[in-house]
Amino acid sequence: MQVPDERKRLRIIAAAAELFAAQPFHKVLLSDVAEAAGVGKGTLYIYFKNKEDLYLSVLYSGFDQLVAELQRRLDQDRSDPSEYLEAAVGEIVRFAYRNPYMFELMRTVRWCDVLGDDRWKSKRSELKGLMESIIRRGIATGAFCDPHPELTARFIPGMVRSVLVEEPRNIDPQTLIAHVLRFTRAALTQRCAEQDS
Amino acid sequence: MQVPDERKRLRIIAAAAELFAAQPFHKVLLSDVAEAAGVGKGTLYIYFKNKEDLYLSVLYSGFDQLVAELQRRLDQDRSDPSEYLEAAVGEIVRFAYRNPYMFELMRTVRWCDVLGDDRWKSKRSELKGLMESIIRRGIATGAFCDPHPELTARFIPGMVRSVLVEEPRNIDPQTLIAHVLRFTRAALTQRCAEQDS
Amino acid sequence: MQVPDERKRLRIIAAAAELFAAQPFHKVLLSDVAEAAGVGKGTLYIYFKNKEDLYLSVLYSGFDQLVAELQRRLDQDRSDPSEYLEAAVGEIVRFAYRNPYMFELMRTVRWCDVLGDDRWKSKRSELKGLMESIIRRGIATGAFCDPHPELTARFIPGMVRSVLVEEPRNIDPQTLIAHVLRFTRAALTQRCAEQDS
Amino acid sequence: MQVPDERKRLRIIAAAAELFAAQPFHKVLLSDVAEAAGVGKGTLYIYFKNKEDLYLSVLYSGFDQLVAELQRRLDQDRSDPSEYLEAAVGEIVRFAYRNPYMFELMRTVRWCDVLGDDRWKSKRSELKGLMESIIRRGIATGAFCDPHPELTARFIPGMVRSVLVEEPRNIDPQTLIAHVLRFTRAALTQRCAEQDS
DNA sequence: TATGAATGAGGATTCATTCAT
DNA sequence: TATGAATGAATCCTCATTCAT
Repeated sequence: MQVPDERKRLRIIAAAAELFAAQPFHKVLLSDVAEAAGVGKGTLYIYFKNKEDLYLSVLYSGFDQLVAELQRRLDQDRSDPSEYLEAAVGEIVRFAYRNPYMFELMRTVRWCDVLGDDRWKSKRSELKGLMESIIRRGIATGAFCDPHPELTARFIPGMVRSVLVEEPRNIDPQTLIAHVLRFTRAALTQRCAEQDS
Repeated sequence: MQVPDERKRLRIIAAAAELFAAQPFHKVLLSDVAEAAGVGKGTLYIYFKNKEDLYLSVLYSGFDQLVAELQRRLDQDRSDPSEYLEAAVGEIVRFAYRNPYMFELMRTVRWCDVLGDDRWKSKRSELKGLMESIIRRGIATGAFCDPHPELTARFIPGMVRSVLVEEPRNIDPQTLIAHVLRFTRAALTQRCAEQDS
Repeated sequence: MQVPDERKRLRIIAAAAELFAAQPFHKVLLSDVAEAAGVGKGTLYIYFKNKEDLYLSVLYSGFDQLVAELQRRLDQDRSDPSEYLEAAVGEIVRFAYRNPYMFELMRTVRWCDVLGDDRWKSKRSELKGLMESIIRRGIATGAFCDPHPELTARFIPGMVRSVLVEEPRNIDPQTLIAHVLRFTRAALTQRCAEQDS
Repeated sequence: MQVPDERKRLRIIAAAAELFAAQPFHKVLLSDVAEAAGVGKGTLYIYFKNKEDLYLSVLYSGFDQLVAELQRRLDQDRSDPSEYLEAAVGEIVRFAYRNPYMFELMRTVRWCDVLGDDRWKSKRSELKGLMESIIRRGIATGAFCDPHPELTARFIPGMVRSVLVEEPRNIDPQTLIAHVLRFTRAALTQRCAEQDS
């Protein structure tokens, strides 16, 4: 599989993302994907091994984007862990609102879909690692206190996800950001002594 | 749909739940479901309209169970909203660990899958309503403070879900319960004045 | 793959034989085979693994028939090896004229078609073994003399085949039988001393 | 079709012959042919009309070679019809051993493959005519006697073919030549009075 | 009610062929 | 002339669904 035109590959991914987000896998026809991408059906097979590979590639592309955007945002120097946190939550929510198709797809990944695909493990742990490092940095500076940063790292995108299950999305992103931050800050600034029943 | 043998219907649902949780919809063969349930392929069509109806029935059956278990637990009289909360979180986590297949299925519902099915709206709002009422009760007694109980009601199962994406499940349920409660209590017992940027 | 109706299996084989003999493999559509056999397309896959398996099954069925007919004919007690030979040649030629489709198929088998299919080796060697045993019996009685019965066993069907390449078949079977016998008898009754340049 | 580079055309034919002999027509990919010939896929269409034309061209090229080699051999003056015969059989067998791919291809031609192609009739009759003329010359000189030279002309390559169906080829060419000659001479030197039932 | 053999609509995939370069 | 990326017609095969028993 040669990849002579990266531009075309991205066009296909974008078209597929929209379709895969709007319908279950088995209702998405490759002929529709091809048409939406403005390429021939056979062209899909130049860039992707098969339908499942296309689906997974779309998925990974989404995680790549999100992680890249988060990373870019966090690379701006910030001394305050709380500001880091706010930036991260804001980035995730904005990504979700800007890429509703992609986010719906990412939200509903099932481990059985990605079982056996090596790309998955790294993508997933990249995102988790990013969030976790923010929390750990806060703990190191004494700003945060958290007995289980690895769980907290999951909770944050998990809260965003939980709200975006609803269709149509009648919650305003600012409110969502504020509420997630309210939860997270309250928990992270609690004194550790108080924690765990 | 009143059917002759409710026992058989449940056997089919249980078999289907396991298969639907372990593989994407399009890889689950009705012949496998029939075999796993110990019935003939044609029998499935006596109890369910078609494959999608079976899938949704499995899903709704899961929500029914969870809601029923929650309801039963909360019907025990408790004066303290905080105890209610603890009971609810405990129930959700225990359900997830007792019914991993079903929970995986419920975790990954996509709105496009249930679009147009009336049962969905009621199931979903039952669960959400249950959680929300607990919070509102706490607000009414002055124990809790929450500017967006409808978001919080989603956050709680959302946090549980976010952790159970991982396979294998190497987090112990007690830790998960404690951490979710830590988050929720911290946020709900914060004074409202502090909230929202 | 269950085989509940052997009758149907044979109907499919017969229909497929005609089509496979009249067109190259890749021009035979399974939908045509299904229609010709009076069954649904899916039914083919109950009885045969795939298109190639159907093709090979047709082929083997042909060899089975020919060997069975030869065997039946030779089971009639004959003391004279020459009569055995005549019977065998007659049977082969008559088979070829009675089953032109099947014979065309058998005539054009290529070893690459059957490579890796275990059924092939046994079928092929059955036919060869039958012919060879006739010759060896003649040698044993002193009626025949042949330095290479294993080659002669191939020559006989080979001569028949060589003539039936032509389309249309304007050679009368009796003439063909007589000419093959003329060749074979002349060679086999030659004194061995004369043989080999 | 006069083409610019006859050398390239022959490279393609040689590459295609090997592939067509090793696999059934529908499993031979033109991209494989192109790669094996060291040319681009589009180049094939400069030299051949389409896949089938390439296949037939390969086939006819084989017949052309064999006929040309036979003709060259027979053009050497020989008075003895028996020597002619020996030369022809030797030439055919040696060709088969020298060009196993091509011979396998020629061996398995099916009339449905060449139906409607005018080149076929002439090729086929050239070879047949050559063999037949040898026999008729022998009859004219009184050395041979044959009631059906047109059948005998087919039998000779037919016997060679019948042995080479086997894979791997464990028969030594000298033995094959000797045995074919043994058959042919025995039949042709029989007195005609004895022939035909 | 229960079954599973039969069906055929539907869709993924292949690959001969084209054509812009 | 030579190429190989792009194409989409063509077709194998799957599997949800039906229905005679």
